[in-house]
Amino acid sequence: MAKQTKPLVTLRKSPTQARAQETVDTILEASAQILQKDGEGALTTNRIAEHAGFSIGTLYQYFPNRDAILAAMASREQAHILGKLEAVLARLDPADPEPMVREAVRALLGAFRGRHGVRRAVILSVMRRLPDGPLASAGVAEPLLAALEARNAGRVAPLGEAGGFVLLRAITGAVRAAAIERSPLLGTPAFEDALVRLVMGMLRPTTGPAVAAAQPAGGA
Amino acid sequence: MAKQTKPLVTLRKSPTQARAQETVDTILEASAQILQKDGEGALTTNRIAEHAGFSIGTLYQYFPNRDAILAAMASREQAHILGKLEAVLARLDPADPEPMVREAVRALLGAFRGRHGVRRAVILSVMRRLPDGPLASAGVAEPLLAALEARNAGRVAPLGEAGGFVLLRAITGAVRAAAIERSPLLGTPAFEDALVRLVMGMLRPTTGPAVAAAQPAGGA
DNA sequence: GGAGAAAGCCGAGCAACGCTCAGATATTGG
DNA sequence: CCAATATCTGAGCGTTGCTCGGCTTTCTCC
Repeated sequence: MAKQTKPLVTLRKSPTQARAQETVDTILEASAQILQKDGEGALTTNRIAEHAGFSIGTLYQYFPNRDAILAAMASREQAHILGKLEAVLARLDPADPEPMVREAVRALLGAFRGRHGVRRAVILSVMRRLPDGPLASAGVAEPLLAALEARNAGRVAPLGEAGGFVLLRAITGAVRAAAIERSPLLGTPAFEDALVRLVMGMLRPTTGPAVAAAQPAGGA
Repeated sequence: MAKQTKPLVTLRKSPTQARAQETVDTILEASAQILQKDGEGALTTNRIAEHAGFSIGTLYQYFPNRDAILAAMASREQAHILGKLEAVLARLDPADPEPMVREAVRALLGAFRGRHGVRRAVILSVMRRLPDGPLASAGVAEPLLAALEARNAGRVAPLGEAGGFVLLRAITGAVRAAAIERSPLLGTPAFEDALVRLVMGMLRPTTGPAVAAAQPAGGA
């Protein structure tokens, strides 16, 4: 019964030679092209393999199942977004909330340009597998919120667990909805303004019943 | 080649006899039970038919494909939610925003109780088919927002197209996320408060560049 | 009540899918 | 050149979504 090093689980090999890494990239790119051109219904494993120029067996050497391909695409996209967000946030002062929020929103939106047909499917695939997606973005957003709160005590009302959850899901919900619905608003400044307003509105301290006499002039 | 009244499209029949209506209900209920017990992966058409006690052919007399079953469940759920929302909103005064918002939020949340395993799959199925889901809720929410704005000029900042879009998707995004992630927050008062705060914060008029000077830093 | 029409139900079986596995082919190091 | 390792191949298995010809139940009207 002496088990070998890779006996039962049949783990998918990770590409060691450069050639193999290229194969993986080719498969992911072929998937993206099929998604962009013919939608998720056309994304069959045989079609991916054919379009990538490999046999179906090759595909299954790197991906354990069809969903793993979408998961890999999602993972790459998320890493890209998180990188952008972190870069932007590192060089901004949390003591001045609005520009920081605006830059974060802008970075988030920047990652949603182009390849809409692909993103739609990728977003939906992320939502199918619970523990990834939302929590991954929480990894950047929660420290950000904490920093904002800590450095703005008094000017910013603490959110608490529920507030943070809602704020984070609200933003991603709005942006994802725009992407999934292919809304023409996605690229517009008005959309960015609205997102900033959403965040700032929730951060601003609540002043009891109403703010009646604040400023008659709104945003126009 | 004289065509009959129903020649090519093979539309699925709608149940005319009471027996058929029961069949449809039984199929939907069987689907819900399978979803709740074993998740979406187990929801195969043959299994649904078997669990409902009908043959697979019967199922396909009323539903053109597997997705239509989920769509029907979604449609029922949405109609239920919209009904509750309309009932609540009809008897409240738009000139007093916060209670109105709170009641709307509470009605929305009330519809998300129980049967979480079912709701998860139903929500995801709605998001797969663009033109329904989001726009259906817009049908209630947009009049509501318009009424709020019209009766509160000055106290409430106009949202505009982008603002309305973002606010609506933000709320549904937050609630759906809680459902999809099976967050324990879903039933709590803190969650309701956070949602109200999200909406009220966005309705409150923005005071130009920064809020810093609006309140002379009450505490801390 | 009975006969014909209409509505509803059945389930073997087909095309297409995701995926496996035994072996062919390429690459590397000596 | 050869052996060892990494990579690739594709026929084919089990399952799925779904169709279609025919059977059973219910309605309708005399």
